[in-house]
Amino acid sequence: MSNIREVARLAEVSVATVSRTLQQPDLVSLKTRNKVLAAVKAAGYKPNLMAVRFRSGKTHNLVVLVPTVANVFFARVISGMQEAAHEKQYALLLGNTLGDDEMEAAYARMVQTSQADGLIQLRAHNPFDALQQPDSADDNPALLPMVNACEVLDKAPCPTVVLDNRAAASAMTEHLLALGHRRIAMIKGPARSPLTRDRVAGYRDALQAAGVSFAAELLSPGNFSLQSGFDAAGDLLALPNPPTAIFCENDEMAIGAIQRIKQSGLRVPADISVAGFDDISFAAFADPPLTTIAQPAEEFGRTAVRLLIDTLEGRLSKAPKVILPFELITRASTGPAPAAVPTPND
Amino acid sequence: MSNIREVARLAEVSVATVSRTLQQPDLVSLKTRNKVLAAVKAAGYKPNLMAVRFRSGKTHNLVVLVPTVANVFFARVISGMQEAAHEKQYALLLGNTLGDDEMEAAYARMVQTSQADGLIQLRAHNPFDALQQPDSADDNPALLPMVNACEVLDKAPCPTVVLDNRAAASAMTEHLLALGHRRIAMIKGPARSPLTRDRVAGYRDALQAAGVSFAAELLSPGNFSLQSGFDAAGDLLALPNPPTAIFCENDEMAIGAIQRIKQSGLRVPADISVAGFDDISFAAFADPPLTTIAQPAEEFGRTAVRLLIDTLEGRLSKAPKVILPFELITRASTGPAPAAVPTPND
DNA sequence: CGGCAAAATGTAATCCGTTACATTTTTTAA
DNA sequence: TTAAAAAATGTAACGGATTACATTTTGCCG
Repeated sequence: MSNIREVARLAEVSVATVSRTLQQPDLVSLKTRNKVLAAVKAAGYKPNLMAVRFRSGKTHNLVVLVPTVANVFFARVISGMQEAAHEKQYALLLGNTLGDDEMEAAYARMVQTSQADGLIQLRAHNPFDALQQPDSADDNPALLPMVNACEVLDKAPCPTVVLDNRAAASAMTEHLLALGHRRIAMIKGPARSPLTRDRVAGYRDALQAAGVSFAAELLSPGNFSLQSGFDAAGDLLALPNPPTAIFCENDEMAIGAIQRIKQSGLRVPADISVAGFDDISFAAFADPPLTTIAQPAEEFGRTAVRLLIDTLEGRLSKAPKVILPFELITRASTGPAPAAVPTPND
Repeated sequence: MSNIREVARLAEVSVATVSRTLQQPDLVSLKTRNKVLAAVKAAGYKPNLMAVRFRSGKTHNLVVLVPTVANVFFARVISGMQEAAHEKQYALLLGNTLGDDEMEAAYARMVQTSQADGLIQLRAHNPFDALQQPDSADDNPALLPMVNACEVLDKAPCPTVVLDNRAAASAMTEHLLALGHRRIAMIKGPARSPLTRDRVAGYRDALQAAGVSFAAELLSPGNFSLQSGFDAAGDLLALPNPPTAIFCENDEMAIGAIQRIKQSGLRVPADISVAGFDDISFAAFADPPLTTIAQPAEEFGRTAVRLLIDTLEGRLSKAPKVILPFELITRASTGPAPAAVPTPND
């Protein structure tokens, strides 16, 4: 591959002139500029970006830490990131971490070794924790080159992008309460997750406001997979006094739950209502179509990338906390509470 | 950030000794080694990988061109890539191209400008086409630093990883024929795609082998989305003589089709059988669970990455064509052909 | 035409780690 | 003990683009 010296030789100018022709053309006379551009073309010259970045110390790469790309919601978030990153001439380095702290630390190290300028974390965990911190002895407590989105740390040392999960869960619970449901179960995510904690809080807010007492046995743990929704629903159906509605913390679990309920010979929503969260594309094509909370997934990605770039390029002094809107989408999977729940027959 | 010279100063040795301590420790005496390692720790030294890579000319980055990450199948493929790449210390740069040639070319340019060493393309299109070719005036017709997987070019100038789509489609069609179906429709992908062409060919192979004549009106175009499956199924149901089975080129379209069929008041599989392709996680949780062709999605990704790294590191002389196995998964969405198809009533 | 400012161009340092080659130190064998 | 071989360490060039600073050329006015 030809380099800048080759071009300089061809154009019979210095390397500085070639560089200027490409970076600040107005500093170069028209005649020289043409000569240089011709040489560039003749040599098929493409600046070696490794060299440029090495010198500038900026890689224009962003690491994305995602628990799993195989999750439809995260896939949409990443789509949005990609869009915003491409627009600003940044590239995304994908880190599929499977929620593993070690793996996250490995990717975070890419920032410290100048393989990437910054990092976006979609999970409530600081991947720099285990690593030696960037010199915090600095004057200001320096924002980490990081943005935390979707599921965020309570005290994130960086900008965050979230949904008001508590309000969203509350809204969905209210929707079910308004339909007459009193025994409303929730299939939640991993207990430690702040996201789950907030959604459970919203659920309890709404119950309390309606004067319905909280029943611990109606809180069933899942892991956001179809199978876990299926299993959790089975547990709930096996209760002595099963729920008339199940609110799942994501659409996958809701679809799994619906499948399980149908296998018990019960109908959705006639016997049991089911609600989801996320509004993934499959939600509208579920049977019955799923009532859910729509999240602006792509917007999460776009916003996170923009905030990160603003941070990196020093346009932020304080870490903003952006809250994105949700929307309750009412479809056919939720309906009026039945007078009494038939006994499952499987 | 401290650099190697700083460490050398602290350890009172030369930079070469520091470098050797980290790269080839056996060339350095134990005493010096310890001194250097202590200095490394004291300085919090992390080699600047940009510098390393600039000098070596290898970025250890791979670009992945994917039509859309929001597709469940591709998401799994990417998961597999990630796994293999991480294992070999490579990073993945994600290029969500939306099937746009311009966008692909933009990402391909990253290889030419030394931002990435190679590229994996999941679509049948050579992204380097529009670009100035790497000097092919070379001695051998030099393999492109690329691997083409999933949907491959007929004459790919690089290693490829594919499924025998023709055989798979044929197998599924045979399955439907064996159930007594004679009017078997296919919801296919975009006409230009080799993948679609092969699957249609397999479908026709099986029909012909069974002595069933091919009917053009039973070939309905889709674009791999849920909605397109829904719409295409609607068109098929509206035919004067609708099919008794629909074979969809992916699971999303199959799920969309099932939904449309149910809305017409018909039952799956009692009135119409539906089959998919890919075996995404939602397939097993569809209602009814979907008969489909399982593809080793993660293995596609892993194999593609390994082949690419082998290519880049010069371990391949010829471009291999790897064919991965498929498996017919029989679930409840396909069943015996009905005596006669009831008229849809919507 | 002299003289000065402005514009254009050139020179060389710089970013940081690696490594060929040179030099010094240690070990080994005679 | 000494020469030669082996091991350890050091010096400096290198990769490619950018850019501060130096130098040359051009343009303009008196």
